[in-house]
Amino acid sequence: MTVTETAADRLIRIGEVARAAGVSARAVRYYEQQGLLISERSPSGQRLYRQDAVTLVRFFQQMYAAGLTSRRIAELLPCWDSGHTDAEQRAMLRAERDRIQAKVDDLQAALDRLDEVIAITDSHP
Amino acid sequence: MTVTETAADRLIRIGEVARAAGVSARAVRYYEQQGLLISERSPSGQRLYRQDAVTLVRFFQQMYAAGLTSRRIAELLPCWDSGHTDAEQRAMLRAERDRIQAKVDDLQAALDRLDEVIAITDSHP
DNA sequence: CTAAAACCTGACGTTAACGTCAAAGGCAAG
DNA sequence: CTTGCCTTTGACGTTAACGTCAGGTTTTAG
Repeated sequence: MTVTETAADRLIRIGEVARAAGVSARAVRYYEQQGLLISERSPSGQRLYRQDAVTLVRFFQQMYAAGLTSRRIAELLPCWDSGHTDAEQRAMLRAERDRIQAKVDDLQAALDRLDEVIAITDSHP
Repeated sequence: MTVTETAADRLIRIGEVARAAGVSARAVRYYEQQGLLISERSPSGQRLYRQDAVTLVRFFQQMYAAGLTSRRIAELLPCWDSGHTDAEQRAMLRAERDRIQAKVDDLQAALDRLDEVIAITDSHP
């Protein structure tokens, strides 16, 4: 069907991925080393990524921010790609969900304590 | 007024503080080294803490969980002890509050993404 | 053609809150 | 007295996601 290259087929180099996703090139190489990204190589050896690598990197950042490790993300990636999961993956998904929820609760409690002090000190000119 | 020692005056050793607060003795020494705790010393050199050290340690754990560093906690401790703050401390309080709030939002977003996948995979037997 | 900008691999550096081990002293029970 | 648990200081180890530097190749702009 695609006789000529379409825009969706355009491969981009590491710098463009990094800029578009707001991370460093070093980070992108690290993700690839951790098995989170795959790339083709140009004849000279430069990494070439598909456009959706940018979306992926943003997703990794979100998961990192939520406390998941590279390993965990790699183990759960198939869940997003294929939409299919085995029992082990479902257990991991729920475990991470529960952990994050607990963390949200902890942060909320800390937030309340800070707000409490802020309220008190604001009433003390 | 206090002719004899009251229960509130009882000094406890590091192990009791650690157990009561659910941390290691190593952690308690670390907090003291960071200027978060003060202790008297027995004639033989053992640390002796006041009872409220347990409450303090629990508080430190909560702040650590919220992403504050030892340094920040030390800088803000007077706000709790005295209830008084200067401009710099009020700015730090608000900055930490905002940072934690942003983190809560990030976590919530990640939580939503996980729940999304969980919902999909649960409907795929 | 040439200089700047971007890329490569490899490898050591960073950070924070502890963990862990070593070697030794202290303290109550029996 | 000695067994056993607790404590001391000091110092090196851990972890994860990169930062940073070195030394060399490639691509691009003019």
